[in-house]
Amino acid sequence: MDNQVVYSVRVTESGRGHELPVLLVAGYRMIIDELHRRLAERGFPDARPADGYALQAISAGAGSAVELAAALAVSKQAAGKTLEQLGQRGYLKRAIDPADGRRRTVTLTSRGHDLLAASAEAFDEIHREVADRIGDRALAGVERALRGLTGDPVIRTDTIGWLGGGPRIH
Amino acid sequence: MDNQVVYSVRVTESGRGHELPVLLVAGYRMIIDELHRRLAERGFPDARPADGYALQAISAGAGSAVELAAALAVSKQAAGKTLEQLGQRGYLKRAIDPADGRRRTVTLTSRGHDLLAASAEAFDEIHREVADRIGDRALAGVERALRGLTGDPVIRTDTIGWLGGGPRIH
DNA sequence: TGAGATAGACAACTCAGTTGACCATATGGA
DNA sequence: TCCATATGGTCAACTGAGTTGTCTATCTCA
Repeated sequence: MDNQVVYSVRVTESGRGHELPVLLVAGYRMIIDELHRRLAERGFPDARPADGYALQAISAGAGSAVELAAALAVSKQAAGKTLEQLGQRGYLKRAIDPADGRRRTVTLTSRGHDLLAASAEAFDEIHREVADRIGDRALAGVERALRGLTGDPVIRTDTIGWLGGGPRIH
Repeated sequence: MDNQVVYSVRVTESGRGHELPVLLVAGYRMIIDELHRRLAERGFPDARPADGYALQAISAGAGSAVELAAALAVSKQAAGKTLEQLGQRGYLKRAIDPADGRRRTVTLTSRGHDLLAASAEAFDEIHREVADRIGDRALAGVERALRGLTGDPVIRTDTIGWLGGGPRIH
């Protein structure tokens, strides 16, 4: 009980409220940096965070520039540029929709699928290592608390537009 | 004990590793969005996340373009542009250093101090509300876990360079 | 006192987004 | 059936925030 009071005083301490967002973003940054370190090792040195969000959205059903734009919350022109880019780099293919001459349908290539699979694998490894480091229960507590704060752990692909895409590879 | 095994299975579940970074960034986003909603209400509708990081660095001792560049991990040219901007918007003043003719010393105006104070206040309010929502102990647990992951809760102002600066006001 | 280091600014570029204008194709109601 | 309108996509021009390269002015120290 005493403990609880101590906690209470600590978390509401004046002038420390700015630390929580810093901790959150530092954790995010650590994980994404580590992800891309591993993707580079596994044959995807050109992958950037924004690529993963776009491929994920496509894999989840975004089948055209307009649909991708909606999924990523960017303009259709920006989505078109992203598709052009990812196409040139071999992650997806575009073809004219036989049922609608305006549309260019998007499908992942096998390299596109491979990148998604490698990402999923690396994310799981990192997650496991985080659990080893801070403890399974602590990690489960973090995830539960953040879900309580931000709602369902749905992948919000539109976040990438807000974030800016992470580190750039020049 | 059984409980612990259940947690362990859950947190290492295959294919769910991507959720942790999504939760972290969603939490960050929520807090920063809320911060700027409140700052806008309190007379700082033009404030952007990058402004706060820069003013914080200046307040913490960065007294020139070169020093700000080091604090934010950007080029001195970029830091110079930021200072120019913040100066035009009334948050800081620059003067030639009497002791070194090359230097232009930077000091916060009272409006600059006011923005920092309003930010600190809003951060503390939001922190208190998060604690009310998910519980003091859960929040303390989140912060402890993230500190264990990312090190000391020092303000890493250089993060803003990596992040891209958050939402833009057009 | 002169060589090199340092602070700052200007110019030109990049990257990833934006808006606006436009074309080609679909679609649905008179 | 045809035409008005909606939709998917692209091109062009712009923006914002960073980058590198170059330059000047000033400082410091051997």
